[in-house]
Amino acid sequence: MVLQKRLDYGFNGYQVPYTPRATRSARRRSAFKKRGEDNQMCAFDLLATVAGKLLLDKQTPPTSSNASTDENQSAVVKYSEKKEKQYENKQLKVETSDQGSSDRGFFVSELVSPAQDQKYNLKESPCNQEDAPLGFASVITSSDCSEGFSDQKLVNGKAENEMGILASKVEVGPSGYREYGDCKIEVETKKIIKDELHKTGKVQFGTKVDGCSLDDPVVWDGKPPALVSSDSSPKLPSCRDHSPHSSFPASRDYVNVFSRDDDEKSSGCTHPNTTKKSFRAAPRIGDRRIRKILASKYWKVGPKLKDVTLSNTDGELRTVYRTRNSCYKSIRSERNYPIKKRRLFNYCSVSNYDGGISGEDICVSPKRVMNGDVSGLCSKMHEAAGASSSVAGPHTTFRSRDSHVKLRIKSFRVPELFIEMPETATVGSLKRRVMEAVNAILGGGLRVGVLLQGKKVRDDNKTLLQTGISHDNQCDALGFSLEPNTSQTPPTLCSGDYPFMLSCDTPEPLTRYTSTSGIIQQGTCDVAPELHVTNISNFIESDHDSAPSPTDMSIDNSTKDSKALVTVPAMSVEALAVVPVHRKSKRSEIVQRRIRRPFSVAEVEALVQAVEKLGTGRWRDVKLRAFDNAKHRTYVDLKDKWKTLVHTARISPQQRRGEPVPQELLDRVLTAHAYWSQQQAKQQLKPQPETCLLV
DNA sequence: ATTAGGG
DNA sequence: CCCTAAT
Repeated sequence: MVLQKRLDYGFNGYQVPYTPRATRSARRRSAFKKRGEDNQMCAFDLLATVAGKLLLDKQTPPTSSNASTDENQSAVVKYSEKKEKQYENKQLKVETSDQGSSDRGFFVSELVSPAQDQKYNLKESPCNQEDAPLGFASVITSSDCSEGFSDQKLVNGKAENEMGILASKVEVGPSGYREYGDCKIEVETKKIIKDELHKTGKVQFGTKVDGCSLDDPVVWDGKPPALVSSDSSPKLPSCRDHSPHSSFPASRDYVNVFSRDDDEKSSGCTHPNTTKKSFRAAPRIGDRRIRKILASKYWKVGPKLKDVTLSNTDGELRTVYRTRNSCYKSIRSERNYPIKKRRLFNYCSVSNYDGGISGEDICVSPKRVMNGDVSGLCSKMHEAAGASSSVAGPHTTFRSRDSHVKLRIKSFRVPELFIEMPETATVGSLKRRVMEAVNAILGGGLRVGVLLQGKKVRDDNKTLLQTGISHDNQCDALGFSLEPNTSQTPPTLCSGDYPFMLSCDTPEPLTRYTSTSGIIQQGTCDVAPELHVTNISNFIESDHDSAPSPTDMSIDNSTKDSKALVTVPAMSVEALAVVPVHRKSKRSEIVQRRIRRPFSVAEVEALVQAVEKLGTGRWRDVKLRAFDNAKHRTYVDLKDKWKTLVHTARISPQQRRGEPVPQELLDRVLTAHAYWSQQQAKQQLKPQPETCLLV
């Protein structure tokens, strides 16, 4: 009996006492609190749900619709051609900047490719959306914009944006529409950012020349991020040959599995001040994480939507961000959320549940962007200078018969990113980099700003009617912007604002980087509010009431706005990934789950060998002995792996998953496990009689 | 910091 | 791989 039990519980027979612990659910709850803050995802979600181009649809037929003027188009094209030359640079750059707008951060992209827009309008929106203002705005803004939009290109009159654009259609249904009673959310976790690595060394995001096809649903290139981004941290030890053959001498003596360590901890390129505890690695999305992220996203987005958009105008237009719960339902049914996670959802969302008291619903239904819709995404120009730019698109407003305003946000545009990567970087790594940057930005906590005629509408209590949003003549004047969530923002349950920070990810061997590294170094920092994702650390310190934790990267607050830029000497050549850093606020820490890194057969072999020699229960020694160079393998990992190995060895081969472990190894696992279990059993039994004797 | 174990 | 309890 005893022995059996011990065997069941593994290698350490002596682990007997049971200690009271928190209930599982309690643990989960706490875990959720911690992880729920998965900023990056949240950001992404934000995009998926809210972000978008805002379109105000008219219910009545369009009174007038004008195709964009050819002049504007040609002008745009010219301009873009000009701009294109700036990309001769061999380094790949994607830049984030807010162009010195008064409103930092994120702007709604309204600039729509005329042609496509037209199409779109004909098809879906009664209101023509491409009118003079659009083209005009694009041209103007671009020329005004001193910098940062260089990554935009217009071809054939169509906007081509090299910047990633996350597009989603958001429909805000008129309240009172019964058919919207149930909030329906169809969210597609797709990668909308499509990037292409051009021969010229240019990075192109989002679109093809012609179609602006964003329909690439691929999120990752299929390879496990970790594997792809095998790292080359500067201080990487010399690369030895670690083929199984050479690594595991028949003698089974000391074996040290070398493993490239691309883990966060090893990154030598992080800011000096950072410690491994201050933040985790660049966002990597693992199977499980996605779920979590998704989980965290909705309760985060919801509140924001509610707060920023239409809520509390007046009784009539009151937004009922109803049915967060029902939203969850549909989401989770889609995602197959574990039950536990669902509970967590509710846990976090309760506070904002309105129950539909007002009897009005708003339907937010992000949809996958199809080709036809993409036009909206391919914003042609960079919305120039800030606030006004965010208004860009031609919007149509209308008053429905029941005095409701129907809004449709077609897409939001992601601010520019600046990413520098070596030519030798893989496309996959580039994709990840961009994804990380986008996620980080969005995860930083956003709020929505409303602009009317280029002016920010600050009074949240004004009704749409009072503001003029509901008037027909305002169709082209309404804009939305995504802004950093500052402390002034009304507190929402889950909204967060985290400064951004950079961590490094080293997808390519270091040697390759050296030559091309460091194009951008110090000096760029205090110039413009740009987020350079390179070797420069950058912060957006948006919350003044909470000081950054000591471990956070330095924050330069000198800058006029709340956004500060800090340069850090390049420590590694690779571009840095943007990673939101958690503030030390009530929201505890946001810890990111480590990437899953399946053990290779070689590692298993090394582990088995070490355990054979050392026994179970000495994981630190095992680690030192066989995995000393594998920084990402902690002794806990090794212990866990052994646990699973034992389990694997016991189950039928058909039940095993993942890379098959040679049966021979599994046999050794069982043998070693049995042996050491027995040893420990003996050790436990021995003292027993002794004490008895003594007593 | 380690170890054991549950999730 | 995470988290926690207990050393």
